[in-house]
Amino acid sequence: MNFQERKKKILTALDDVESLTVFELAEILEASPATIRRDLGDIAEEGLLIRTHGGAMKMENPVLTGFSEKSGVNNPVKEQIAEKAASFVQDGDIIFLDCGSTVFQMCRFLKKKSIRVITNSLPILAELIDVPSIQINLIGGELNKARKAVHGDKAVQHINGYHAHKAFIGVDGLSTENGLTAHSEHESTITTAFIRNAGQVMLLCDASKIGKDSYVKFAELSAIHTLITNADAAKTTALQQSGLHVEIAG
Amino acid sequence: MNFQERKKKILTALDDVESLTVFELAEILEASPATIRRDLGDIAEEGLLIRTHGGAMKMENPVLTGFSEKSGVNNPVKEQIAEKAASFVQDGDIIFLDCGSTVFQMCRFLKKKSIRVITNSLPILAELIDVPSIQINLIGGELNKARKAVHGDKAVQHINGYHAHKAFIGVDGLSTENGLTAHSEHESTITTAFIRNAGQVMLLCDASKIGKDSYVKFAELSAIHTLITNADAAKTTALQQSGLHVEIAG
DNA sequence: TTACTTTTGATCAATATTAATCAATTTTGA
DNA sequence: TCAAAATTGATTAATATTGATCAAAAGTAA
Repeated sequence: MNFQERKKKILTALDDVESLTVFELAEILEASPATIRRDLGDIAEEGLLIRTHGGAMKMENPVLTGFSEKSGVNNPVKEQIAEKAASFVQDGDIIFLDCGSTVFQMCRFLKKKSIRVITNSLPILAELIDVPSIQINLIGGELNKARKAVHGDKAVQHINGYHAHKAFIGVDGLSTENGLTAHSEHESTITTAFIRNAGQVMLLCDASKIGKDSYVKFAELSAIHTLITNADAAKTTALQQSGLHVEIAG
Repeated sequence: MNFQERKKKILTALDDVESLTVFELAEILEASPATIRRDLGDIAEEGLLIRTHGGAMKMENPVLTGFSEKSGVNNPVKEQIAEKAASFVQDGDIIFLDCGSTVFQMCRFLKKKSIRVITNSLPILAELIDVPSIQINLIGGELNKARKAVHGDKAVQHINGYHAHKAFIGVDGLSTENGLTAHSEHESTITTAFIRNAGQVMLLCDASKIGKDSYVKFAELSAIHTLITNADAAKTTALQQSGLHVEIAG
């Protein structure tokens, strides 16, 4: 049995019971306590259960309190980009936050600011709801449970009702030929709405996506004011020659 | 039993009572007073209870990290009303769910239905997001962190964009003279919007609120189609004579 | 205030749990 | 196919938890 299978079984087992010991789980999964401990550590890091001394406890609301986005928490590149992006946010700003994992990483660098955040991302909502200095405006519409974000026409209408100083967005691909591209149309319509209604558009994009193209072409390069990336000069010169302002993180 | 479990039990115990002594807790948790003291010290440090000489006191506004709508979970009356209310929901229904604690209790009785839920309540969102048969439409707008719900003009506009088969709402006061009354205007505008856009309006209201009036008068009795309550005939006859259909829970 | 009782915090020993390490095995990728 | 990487389980040293004990501190009543 592999980690994913065990993870599923552990979480299922915790649906029924309040808590389980390492040894109980070892017996249920027919694995050694050492493996269970490693698993529990990993799953707890994802925020889907609470690690206790000797076992694990069920998480009351795993969906909103713990997230797959945390998977990127130990990605130093995304973290650097996020920190650089957050440095452009000033007290008093009204900002749009998109629902990508790099944008999500900005949260921890925003907690000391006095700002208003407009977002369609539930992880961001959960992360910032406890910060008194941040006002949250939640974008309404159909909930996409897999992405833990709100999408659809209604959401676009909602965004159109606001103007923000800055929008922080992500993409799946970025190139001089095709501009901004995304995997899914649902997300690209939201991102397009953010672009349309923001004074400044900041694109957070790690080196791996530069020069790559994805499925939906949704915006020109000129729509972006600043690209924040970890890519080196070699990769960004072409973009800069197209008039894009590039900020290197790290 | 480990610290996490004891912590949960201690806080749950303090939901019901104003304060508890170290020895009472030691007996409840089957742990030594020394352990309880250590626990209380740690929990107090987190700001979730107030340490007293000899025990601990409930904290009025604990900084809840999750969205669990604890109040009312062990309230059998609210549970009965919620179960009765949920029995009116059929597969295929589109329903509005208000952000009160009794309405929240409906969630556990809705999990087996195939429905679409439109709500402004984050606890309801958190509770239902994992249910595959339930589509969620989140109402957008300004987030009220204290109430863990979305309010404001934008939210009302959002609701006006939809029509639901049924709306399940709560009130703070209900009387033949003043109709429906609420503590705050923010909530009453949302409730009014639900009433306006629903085919049937179901009001969930325990006996304690019947005959009482609150601050904001926001709807006539005639706006309600069905009152679901635990009140006995003596209290409801006047309402029934005003043409209200009453369902008794329990 | 003073004498008395209760509660607390510190320390300690017993026990349980964990993290780190390593060898064996399986999986992955060339 | 083979070599490299990842996963697993066993071992062991390090760490955490617990309850008991007791002196110090806090509360109580005269």
